[in-house]
Order: sequence, then C-alpha cells, then structure tokens
Amino acid sequence: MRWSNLFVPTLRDDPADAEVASHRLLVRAGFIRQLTAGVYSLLPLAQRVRLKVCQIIREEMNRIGGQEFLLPAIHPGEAWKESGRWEVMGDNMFRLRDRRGADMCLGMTHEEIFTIIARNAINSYRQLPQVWYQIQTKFRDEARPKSGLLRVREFTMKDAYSFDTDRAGLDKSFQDQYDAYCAIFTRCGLKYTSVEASSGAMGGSQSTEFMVRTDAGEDLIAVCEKCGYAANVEKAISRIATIADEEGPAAPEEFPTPGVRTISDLTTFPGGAAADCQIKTLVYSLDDKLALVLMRGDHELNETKLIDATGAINVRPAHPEEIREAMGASAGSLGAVGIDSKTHRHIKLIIAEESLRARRNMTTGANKDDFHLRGVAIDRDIRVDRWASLRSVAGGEGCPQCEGTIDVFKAVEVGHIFKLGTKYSESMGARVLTAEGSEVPIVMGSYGIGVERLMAAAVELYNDDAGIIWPASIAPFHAIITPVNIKDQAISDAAERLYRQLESAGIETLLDDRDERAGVKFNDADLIGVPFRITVGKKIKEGKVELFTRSTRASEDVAIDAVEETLRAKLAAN
RNA sequence: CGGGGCGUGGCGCAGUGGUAGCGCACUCGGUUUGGGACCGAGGGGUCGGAGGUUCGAAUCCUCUCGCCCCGACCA
Repeated sequence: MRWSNLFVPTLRDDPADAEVASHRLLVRAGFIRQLTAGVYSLLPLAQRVRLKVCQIIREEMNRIGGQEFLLPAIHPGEAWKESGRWEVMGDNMFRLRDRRGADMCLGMTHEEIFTIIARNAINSYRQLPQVWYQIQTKFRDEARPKSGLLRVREFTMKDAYSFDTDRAGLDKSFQDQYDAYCAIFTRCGLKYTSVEASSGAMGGSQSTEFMVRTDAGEDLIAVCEKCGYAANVEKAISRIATIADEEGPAAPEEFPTPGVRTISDLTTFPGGAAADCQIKTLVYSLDDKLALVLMRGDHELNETKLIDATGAINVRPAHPEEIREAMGASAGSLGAVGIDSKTHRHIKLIIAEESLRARRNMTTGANKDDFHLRGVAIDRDIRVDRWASLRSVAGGEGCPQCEGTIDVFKAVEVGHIFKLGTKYSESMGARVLTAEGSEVPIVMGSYGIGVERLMAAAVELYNDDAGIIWPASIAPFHAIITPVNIKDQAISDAAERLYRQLESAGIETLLDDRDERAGVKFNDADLIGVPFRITVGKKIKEGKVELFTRSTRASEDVAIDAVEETLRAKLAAN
C-alpha cells in the first residue's frame, strides 16, 4: 500500500477530549473517529488491525472445533423475554419497535439466539458436543461510555457457546476455550492475566476473566506473585490478621454519642472504638426487600459480592426514608442488635462479613439516634442469617492460598469465559435425550472477547511519546519504507523496487511515497506504530538502507538486498 | 441519574455588546530537503440549535441538543 493512496488522517496535536493513551493515540494516528458517545468509526488502519485480531481468533476457535456462524444483530423482544433478560438488562439494552409495534432489540450478546437454534435442531446427546461462535457487532447502551474504544456502546465481539450433555463435557469445553484464549492473547502479543471472576448477570457457576494490566482499566484484580493466585476484587479473598478481642461485658451497654455519624467520628469520640472494633451496619434494598449488611468498620462493601452472595438482581443502598422507617434511626446510629429477620417488619435478611466471625466487645449503633452500643459480641447479640465474603481485598494483605502477599492492580477485561450450566437451556427449553433415554437440559458455556477493546488494550500496553508500538502480529503493516527524499531519483527508485519485492514476498509493506520532509514521515511512521521502518537515504549509493525497529528505536544499516531476509527473520522472531 | 466542564474553520485555541481572529492543516508560487522547514499569495466558519433582550448578540437572558471528566451504574 502506498501512503498517498491510504486514508490516514494523522493529527499533529492530541485531541482535546481524549484522556487515556489508547484513545489519544488511536485518534491522533488516524485509526478511529468518534461518531457519537461510545460509537466509533474504524478507519482503514484500524480495520486492518481488527481483521488481524479476528483472524487470529478465528484460527484458534477453529483449532478447538469451533464452527463460525453469523447471527442477527436485531432480535425479537420475545427471545429475551423467554430467558428473563428482557427485564434484567434494563436500560443497557437498546430497544425499538417494528412497524407493527412489536418489541425488538439490538443484541447485547447471543445466548438466547444460539439457544433457539440449538433447541430446534439438537435433540440427542449424539449431536453433542457443539462449539459455535461468531464475530459480530454487539450493542450496549452504556450509562457512561468512556476512554475511546475501551468502553463503548457498539463493538465487535467474538462470542462462542458450547453445548454439552453433562458437566464433564462442559468442563472439557471450558478448558478448550481457556487454552484457546491463552493462545489468542499470546499471539496478539498481549501480556495478560487470567483471573477468577464473578459471573454476574450471566448466571452460571464458574467464570474466568482475561485481564490486561493498565491504569486505564476499570476493573481491579488481586494477584499473588508467589503462587499465581489471581482474582477480580469482585471475587478475591485474602488473609487478614485476626484481632484478639477482650472479653467485654456480659451484655451490650448503651452510651450516648451526640453528633457521631461516621465510623471515623466514633474512633475519636471519648469512649469510642477503633474502626476495626466497630460493626458497620449498612441497609440495602435487595430486589425491594431490605437487608442489613454488617461489615467491620474499616472495611468496604463490594456490591458485586453482595449480589453474588444473595442472588439479588436489583441491589441499591436503601434511601434515608426507608432506613428511618425500618430501623427507627438514621444512618450513623444503626445496629443489628435485637433485630430478628424472621419477625422484623422490614428487615428480611442480616448478612455479615466473614471477618466479623466470633468477634466480641465490638461497638455499633444502638438504633437510636445519637446512641451506640459497646460490648457487642456477634454470636451472642446479633442474629446473623448468612455469612459471606463481602469486602474488597486490599493490596498488602495475605494471599489466601500461600504465605505470599496480594497486590491489587487496575486492569481491563479483554475476555471472559463462563460455565453457564443450564440457565438458558432450562428457561428456553433446549433439551436432549441421553443415552439412557432421559431428557436433560443442554449444559452450556459462553465465551467472549471484545475485539476493539483488545486493540485498545494493546495500545495501552505498547506506546511511547512518539506513538503506538503495535505487536507485529496485529500491526496494520509489517514494515514501512521511508524514502527520505522522493525527488531524489536513486532513492525513489530503490524504495520503489524494495517495496515491490517485499510486497511480493508477502511482507505487508507501506510505502511512504509522499512528497514530505523526512522528519514528517519519520514522525508519522512512529505515530502509527509500524514495527519496522526501512529508511532509504543517502547510503543507497553504497547499496545500504537503514532498518529501524520501532519498539527499541534501534537503527542498523542493512544491504538493500538483505532487507527481505532480515525482515523475515525479525518478523518470525516476534 | 447526581456533580463539574466544554461547544467559534479539518485539529488546537483566543475573542465580555459594535465589520469573526490566531497557530497548525489545506491550495498556488518560490526557496528548501535525514526527526513535524521558510517566504509570499490564497480558500474555508449559519460562532451547537431555538427563542428572547438590544439600534446592534459569538458575547446578555431563557430553553434545548451534544460532547468530555468524576461519581452512581455495568458480561
């Protein structure tokens, strides 16, 4: 490809509204343009990268027996009503009506549609297992699109689905996908971490996320360098020091605490208590039923863990009026002592964080404004219905699996694989007959990769002051030839000849045939991130050109006749 | 959805009531030519939109739309 024929609208300045590196650079280097919030046009360079990523994905999916489909992006509302997700997805789903007034939507994912195909055509265990996938556009009306391609409303997803007769089959399909994902991200040149994850609204028993560590990410992952434990903080647990409580009084003692509203207020209040000796009482609405969530004073609730622990769908902190009506006191003086969820008018559940187990001599609200209780022993004084891990782990805490220490990093999720189980096959009636003649729901798995997000993650990982540094496997071109002065006939001819040679050798080459100064061309080449640049300049008289490696910024003289071979070796080494 | 910010030429920005500007980019001519050259001459903007105030509005008022950031939210 000749630069003069390529649409690459590079910008000299950074776009004003781009914050993260991938957004800034992909716009500036002429890869993408925004159409509206969370919706981007991919320009030719970006499309080349996208197709390479898709091809790698396709090859690895096919390698594990995946069959490529292409399902519709527009779905009848009926399909989603059957699975129950028409309601669950809420405002995140783009919805529309057809001319007859029927509910339609744009697909956020394709469990429902693939399940419809499976239930109509698969009746016997003999037809299983199946692994189906597609590379398709997904639509999600995100409340807050941001960070360029990292969080968008329309994007390409590779989504795969496995169909098995039983759990053992699912385990095998899941492992195949796991291995394929590792191969895909490795081939794309990404440094990634696979972590245990919450399966959230997808349902199902087990899920693994593939994360790329970057401060531009919105997820937090906990990792132990020593043993390799890795989990999303929505799932992660840790070892924390146990606290040895004093015996305390035989019964809780109420004491006045005028003006005390927060945990930290009480730590400094005379007669108060350290934060880790307080019980924080949060009131949550779980599917419109109120629950008390008890945390140690210095711990933060992770709402996803609360959702996972309770199975609730609509989870939110209770409103101040709800709290007052239910508890008779306001936030700041709340406590669970004396509340029994079996008989209480409003509170239907008391769930407590694991770190509170067996604690004694604790301080908590008295359910009476401006009063607290001290000397509270959890087991003696509070009727806990459920215990669960509800807190977010913090860096520096102990690894749950070894003697190591946990680090917490920001990361972006580029892939997610789920063991769905029978959630969709049961709700939508996809069943097969087993060898024994009994009818069972198909056991499913679901496996996704965000293609543009993967591209953006690569840019986050690999960039410098001059621009993008693409891994060779997904770079828009393998090499760029930069004739230093197009008007110098010897240079221009040599560049042209080399270009033809490399192209016919199957090395994807961009010839910068623009009549621009060398500096402009160098800067543009650096910006768009082509892995290797061949500079054709004065040394052509000696039959030499310069080979510049984008990632190291190292330059070496190479005989023009040796360029193809040298490049081929360097590309193979990548 | 709450809070904050911003909408002026392709990009980045200035312009507090009196003829819409600057830098970059673009076009033409010339000089240059190894890390975003220089000189000269040009083209390009209903100032996001609607309504209002005023002799006169990019500028003041009202409404509205859009975008960005923080939070909430989120396979």
